Amino acid sequence: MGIADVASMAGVSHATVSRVMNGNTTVDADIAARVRAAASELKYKPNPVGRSLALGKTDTIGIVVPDLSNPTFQAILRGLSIAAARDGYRVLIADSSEVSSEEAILAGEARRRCDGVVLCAPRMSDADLEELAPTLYPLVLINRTTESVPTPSLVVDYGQGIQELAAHLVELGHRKLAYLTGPDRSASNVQRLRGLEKFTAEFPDVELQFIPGGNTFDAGFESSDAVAACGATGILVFNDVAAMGLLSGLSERGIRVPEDLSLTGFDDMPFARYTMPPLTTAAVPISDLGDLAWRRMREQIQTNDAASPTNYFPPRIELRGSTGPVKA
Amino acid sequence: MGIADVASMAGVSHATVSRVMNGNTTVDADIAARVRAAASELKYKPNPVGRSLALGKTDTIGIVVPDLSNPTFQAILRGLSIAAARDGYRVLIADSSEVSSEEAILAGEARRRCDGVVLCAPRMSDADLEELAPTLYPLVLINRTTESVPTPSLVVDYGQGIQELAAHLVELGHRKLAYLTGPDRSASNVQRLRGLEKFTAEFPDVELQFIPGGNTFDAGFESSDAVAACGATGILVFNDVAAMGLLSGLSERGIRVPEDLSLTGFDDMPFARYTMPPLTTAAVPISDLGDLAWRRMREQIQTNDAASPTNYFPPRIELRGSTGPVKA
DNA sequence: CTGAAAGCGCTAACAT
DNA sequence: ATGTTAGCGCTTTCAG
Repeated sequence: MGIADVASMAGVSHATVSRVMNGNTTVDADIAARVRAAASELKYKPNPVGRSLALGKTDTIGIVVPDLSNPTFQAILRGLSIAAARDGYRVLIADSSEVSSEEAILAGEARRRCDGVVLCAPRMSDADLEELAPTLYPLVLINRTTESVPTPSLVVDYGQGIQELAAHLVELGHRKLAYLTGPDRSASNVQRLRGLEKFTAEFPDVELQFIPGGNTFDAGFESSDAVAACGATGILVFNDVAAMGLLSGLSERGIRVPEDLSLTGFDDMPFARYTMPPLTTAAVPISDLGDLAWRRMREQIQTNDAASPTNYFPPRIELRGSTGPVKA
Repeated sequence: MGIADVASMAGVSHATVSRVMNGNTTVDADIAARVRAAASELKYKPNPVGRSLALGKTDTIGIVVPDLSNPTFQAILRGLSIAAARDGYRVLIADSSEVSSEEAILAGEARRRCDGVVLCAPRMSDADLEELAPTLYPLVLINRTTESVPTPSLVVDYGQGIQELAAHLVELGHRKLAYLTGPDRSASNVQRLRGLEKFTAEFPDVELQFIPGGNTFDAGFESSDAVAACGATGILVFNDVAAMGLLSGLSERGIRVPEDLSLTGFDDMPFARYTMPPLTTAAVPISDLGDLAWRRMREQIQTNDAASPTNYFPPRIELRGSTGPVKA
C-alpha cells in the first residue's frame, strides 16, 4: 500500500500519483479521477517519512520544556499545539525533567527531527544558550533572550509584575515585605529580583527581605515557619503553586490571610482564584504565549528570516482576597 | 553535512560511516577512529528522517488526547513522555479539542508518523473505535476497550470508585444522594453510571437522583442552584474540577460543606487536597497509567504481539474534609 | 500531459 | 573488513 500500488492499480506512474495527491492541476481530469479512485480504494495515504525526506521538512515542531507537570508549560504546550495544528503542523515534546544539561541535547535532537524548536530552558546558562541558539534555527525562545544571534523571544515581564504586586502591598499600608524566592538558577526568579531592586530604589523606606523558597507546593509549605517568623506583613511569593503551599502551611499554624499576613502569588493559575482566600496574583497570558510562539515560528519557516523583536508580556495584576490592609 | 561529507573527509564510504555511527564492531579500529574524528569535527549527527525511512521506524509514538487542558491527560502525557524517553522514544501530541470526529483522523495521521499510538478517545462511539483500532496497531487504549481486536487497554475502574464514594456517604448517614453527571457521551461517565446502578441495587433504601453537570469548573459552579434545591445531602460530582466549581458556587450561596452538604470529587487532582475544605475524592494513579501505557506499547513494538490483557486500575478513596456526617 | 530517472540521507545485503 | 549497490517512499526535474 505504497504509492506504487496506487500507480499500478490506476495504470499510471508513481509520478502521476504524486502529482494528483499534491493537487497538481496539470494532470488530466480523467486520469486524476482514476488515481483518486484507486487511492481511496486502497485507502492510500502518503507516507509522511518518505515525504519528509524528499521535501526536507517534517511539518513538525519540537518544544523543549523543563517540566511537563508545571502548569505554565502545560499551557504553553497546549496553546502551541492548537495553533500549530491549525496550520497542519504537529508538536513533538521533549521534557528535560529540570535537568539543565539535558536541555541542549534534547533541543538539538528535536531540531533534527523537526522544522523548528520552541525552547523553554529557564535553567540553562546564558553562555550555553548563546552557543546553542544558532544551531537551532528556526528557534523561538520563551522567557529568555540572546545577544549574539537575533532570535524571536517571548518573555513575560516578571520584574514589572512583581514590582506592581509590591507596590500594591505598599498601598495597603505594608512597610515590611518579604520575597519568598524561586529556584536559584531560574531566569524568571532573577527577573523578579531585578524588579524588586527597582522597587526598593523607588520605595527606600520599605523594608524588603528575602527568604529562600522554591517553585513547588511543598517548598511553599515548608517555608511557613520562616515566613511566620520574619516579621514581614506582606509576602511576595515566587509563584502561585508555592503561594498555595504557603497558604496551606500558614493556615495549619493558625495564621490568618489576609488578616495577619498578606500574600501574593504569580502566574494566575486556573485554581488561583479558588483558593481560600483567593490569591492576589499577576496573570500571565500563557495560552497567548503558546499561540504567539507558533506565529513567530511560522514567520521564520515561511520567510526564512529570524528578524523578529522580543515580545514582552506585561502581567495583569489580579487583586483578590489574599491581600488586605496591614494590621493596625 | 550529511553522511557523505563525513565519508569523504575520513576517506571511506558512506557504508563505513554508517557502520561506525551504529556501533558495528566489525570496523577496523583505526578507521573507526578516523570516522569518529571526522564526524565530531563536522558535528555530524545522522539525519533521523533518512534513518527512519531506511529502518521503517521513527522512534516516536503518538498520543491522541481530547483536551490538553485536562489534568488527567496532562498527567498521562507526562508519564508517557518520561517513560518513553528512557527508552529513547519521543512523543508526538495530537489534541482533538474534544471534537470526536477529529479523533479518528488524528489517530490515523499520528500512526503514519509514529511507531504506535496511545489513544484517549472518551467520546468516540464504540463502533468507530472497533473499526479504527485494527488500523492503528500497535495501539494502547486508555479508558476504552475493544471487542473484535485484542488491544492492550488501561482502564480506570470509575464504576468501582464511585460506588465506594457513595458507600462512604451512606456510612456517614446520608440517605439522599445526587450524582452531578459528566458529559453525556463520556465513556467514563457511563462507567460511573453503571457503578451507581450497582450501588442502588445494593442499597435500595438510599435515594439517588441525577443532576446534569459537566466536566468543567463552570459546569460545577452553574449547577449550584440545582444541587442546593434537590434535597440531597450527599453529592457525588463527576470529577474534581467540577466539584471545585460546585464548592465555589455553594460557598457563594452560603451553603456550608460539609456541614450542610457533603461533596465528593473524582481524580484526586494535585489541588484537590488544598481546596477549602479539602476534597474527598477517588485517586486515580494517572502517572502510573502513562508509564504503563509506554510499557504496553514497548511490548507490542518489541514482540510484535498485541495479546495483552486489559489492566484495571482501582481508584483509592481519599477521605478528606468535604464529606461529613449528615445533618441531624 | 505523462513517464523515466535522479535524489532526499540513511541502512543493509551482497560482493570483494 | 570495506566498498558497491539497492532500496526505504516520496517529489521533482527533465525528456518527450
